Amino acid sequence: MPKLGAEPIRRAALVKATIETVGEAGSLEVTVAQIARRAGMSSALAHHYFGSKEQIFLAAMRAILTLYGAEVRGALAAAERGPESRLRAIIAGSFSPGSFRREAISAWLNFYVLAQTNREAMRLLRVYQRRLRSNLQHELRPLVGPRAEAVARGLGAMIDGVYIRAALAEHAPDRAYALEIVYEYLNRELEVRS
Amino acid sequence: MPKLGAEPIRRAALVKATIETVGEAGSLEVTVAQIARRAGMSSALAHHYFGSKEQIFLAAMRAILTLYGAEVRGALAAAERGPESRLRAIIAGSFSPGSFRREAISAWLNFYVLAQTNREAMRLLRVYQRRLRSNLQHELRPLVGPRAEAVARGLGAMIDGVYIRAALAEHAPDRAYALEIVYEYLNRELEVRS
DNA sequence: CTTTTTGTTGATTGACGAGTCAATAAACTT
DNA sequence: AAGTTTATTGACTCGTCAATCAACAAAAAG
Repeated sequence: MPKLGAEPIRRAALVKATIETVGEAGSLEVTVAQIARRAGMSSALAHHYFGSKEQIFLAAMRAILTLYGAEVRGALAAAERGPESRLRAIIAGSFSPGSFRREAISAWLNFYVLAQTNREAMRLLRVYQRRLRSNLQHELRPLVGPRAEAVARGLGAMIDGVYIRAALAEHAPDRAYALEIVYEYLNRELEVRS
Repeated sequence: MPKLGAEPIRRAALVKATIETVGEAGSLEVTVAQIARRAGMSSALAHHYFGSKEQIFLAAMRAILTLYGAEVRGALAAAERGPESRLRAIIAGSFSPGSFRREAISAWLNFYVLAQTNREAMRLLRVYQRRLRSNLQHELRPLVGPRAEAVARGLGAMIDGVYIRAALAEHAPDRAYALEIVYEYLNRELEVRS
């Protein structure tokens, strides 16, 4: 049965299965066997490729953050020029359907928890936070000048807050609703240039 | 050795120890034995009083939410009259030192995760969310009229976001800094009554 | 075609942890 | 004083799960 060049395929399948399994379970307390089964292989093979459960989780987390980064970059590329459009693109990109969906959100929340115990998870999360903040600040400066830093912090916190609430909502995550909340804040901040 | 009337004391000690243990570990993956040891008793006794680990967690969660509610109520009682003062009191109360401290924040985050799997945890969290939102809305209505609902949502999300970020910060939670972020938003919203 | 490399798994190990239980002891009741 | 209730724990059971390993299979290299 061994098809050659299986490694990257298997790894990807495991990462995908990890996000799905963690997302569905709403918890990191899932077994390697569960993940492996969902990915269509034995748990031994999962260990063979990743070495440990911890590494599987970290790979899944990297995938989520990479996807998130790609979506923001994509939205930014498609945005009209001008800081306000770009700003709104960053925010809209943060709620792209790829990232802002049940399993991914739940996985996200769980990886936040993982970061409390795991150095590498913490590092990854901080990279994401720093990048988001610097992106926001860069576009905000021409719009709100010295308040850029404060507003960027506020937007960052709010995005996280909207995510966490989506994880807990009974209904499916609602992109339009999420954007409404964040834009409400942004609109007020931009109004001040009276 | 048995002192009579030990039950409430033991229960309280276990609840306290649970918050501390979960907060320190940054995870729900703590053993009943760890909690019980910290509370100065055997794990068998913890099971005797609570029946299961799940019940211990739920009791701890109730304690956190009760404390939170008490602090908001306290801040509200001490506030000057007038909706804006009361509004600021609710927010400041949300970051009272009792609730806004390392272990409690970390425990809070972990209970969010628990709510994804556990009905009762979910229920408790929703009660808190609804109460907060209704409190905020009530004070907001005279200030921003029809926007009250949207602003209340925004503030709620932001408070959660600030909490989650505090859980991840390297330094100790900074009450003043947290308030600054939330007030920044509130100030803009209140400015609009031009 | 035989040796090496790559892919794959069933079975096993070893640790750990939730929950139970029987036993002990000190209080309260009658 | 005998019986009952409350407090308390050490020892044990039973299940679960991460990680390992030996073995098998197929492709690639020589």
